[in-house]
Amino acid sequence: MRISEQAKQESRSRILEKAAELFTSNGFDNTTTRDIALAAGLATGTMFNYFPSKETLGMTMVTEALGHGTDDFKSRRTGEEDLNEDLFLFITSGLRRLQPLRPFLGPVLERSLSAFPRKNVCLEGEAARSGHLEAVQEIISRHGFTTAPDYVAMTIYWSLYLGILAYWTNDESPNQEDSKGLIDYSMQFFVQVISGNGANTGGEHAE
Amino acid sequence: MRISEQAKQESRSRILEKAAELFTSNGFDNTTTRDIALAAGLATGTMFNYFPSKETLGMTMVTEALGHGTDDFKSRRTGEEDLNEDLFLFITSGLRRLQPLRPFLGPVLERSLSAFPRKNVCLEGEAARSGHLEAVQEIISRHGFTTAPDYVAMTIYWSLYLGILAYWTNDESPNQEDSKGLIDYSMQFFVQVISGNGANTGGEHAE
DNA sequence: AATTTAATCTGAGCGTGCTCATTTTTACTT
DNA sequence: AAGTAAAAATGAGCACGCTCAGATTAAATT
Repeated sequence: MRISEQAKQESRSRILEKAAELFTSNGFDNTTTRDIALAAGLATGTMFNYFPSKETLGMTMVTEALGHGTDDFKSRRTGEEDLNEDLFLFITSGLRRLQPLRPFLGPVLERSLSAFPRKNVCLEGEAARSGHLEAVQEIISRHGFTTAPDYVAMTIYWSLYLGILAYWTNDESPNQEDSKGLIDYSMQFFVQVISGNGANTGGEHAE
Repeated sequence: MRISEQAKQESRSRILEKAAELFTSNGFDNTTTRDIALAAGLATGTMFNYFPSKETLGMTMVTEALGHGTDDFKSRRTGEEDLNEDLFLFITSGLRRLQPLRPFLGPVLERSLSAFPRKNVCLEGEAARSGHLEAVQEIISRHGFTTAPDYVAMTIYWSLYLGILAYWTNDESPNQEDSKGLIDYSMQFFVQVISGNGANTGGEHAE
């Protein structure tokens, strides 16, 4: 049993490893599950014993990367950050770990993180979303917000975060500077939303 | 030639009609292109002479509905609205026309409007996005904004709009009141973004 | 060791969206 | 009317993600 258990783990990580290589060189959509299984030395069907779908395979890599990002965030923060800075640091810590996956991230995130309702929900995607949102709530509460943000605020946050991910995935600017601007802007205004001073200042330039 | 041309138009609208019926009763993903072709009295391959993909078929309905929504908006606005109200009216006018498509809208919009980069871009989706954003820019300029919003602002707008669409598609509250709250909040937030108040432009988080 | 039971692997096969060589229909020319 | 070329329709077939009945291997039991 010891040996078999080990062999299973090796199969699992070999699948992840080869899949990442193929996704990177050929793209997510152009890599078939048959290709991955072949590269990992398994039959096609066997792969689906380890990962129930190609989408789950991709999201497993994403979830692992984001988990490391959260660890990085916790060790990098000084405790002196204001809320904007804390959220900025949290998001960029995740992106840094997602960097190696960037070439094939689009199709994966689009399918798994989208807020649109779906028939086949990807568990990894749901977990990533709720985990991220809980972390955000926790960060917010550390900054003295006693009442948790309502559904409107968190829906807006998730929309902004998805937009950031989509932009960053495509960002060709040096060192993804454009994305940093977008994150900074998005988070500053999100903080305004949850601070409750966003509801009355429209239309200064009107007419 | 006259008759044939007419027959083609009839085939086209019969496809759209039957597809909408099937999508509504069985869902988008559970309706096959073979089902649609059969219902329209055509061979499978023939359908693809009219619509190059199932996704395009769905987006054609969306685009048409949103076009009518824009017409409604133009005839409903009084000219007295402030920017928030104008944007709110624009969005809700579109949603009202999308209402009949709501049961099968999720998979269509997710694939076609997402900001994530894709291999096979759906032309209808691109047109819908750029058309919508141009309309928003036009509305903004009517309210005295001389310089067009930059990429950050419009990226944020599109993120918020997608979030609204996703939420609304799922909204079970009576008369979709929850969605209206989200739209109102989101647009107030967006107006703040383009008004440039409250946000110190970023860079201080650079590392 | 032999036998039984459970876990794991396998690849032929299914249902998709979509393609394309072929057939059929249409519109024009003589 | 007959002939011709272009346009439209056809459905067998492809590649894909994924399934599942049966084969293979490992573990537990006697």
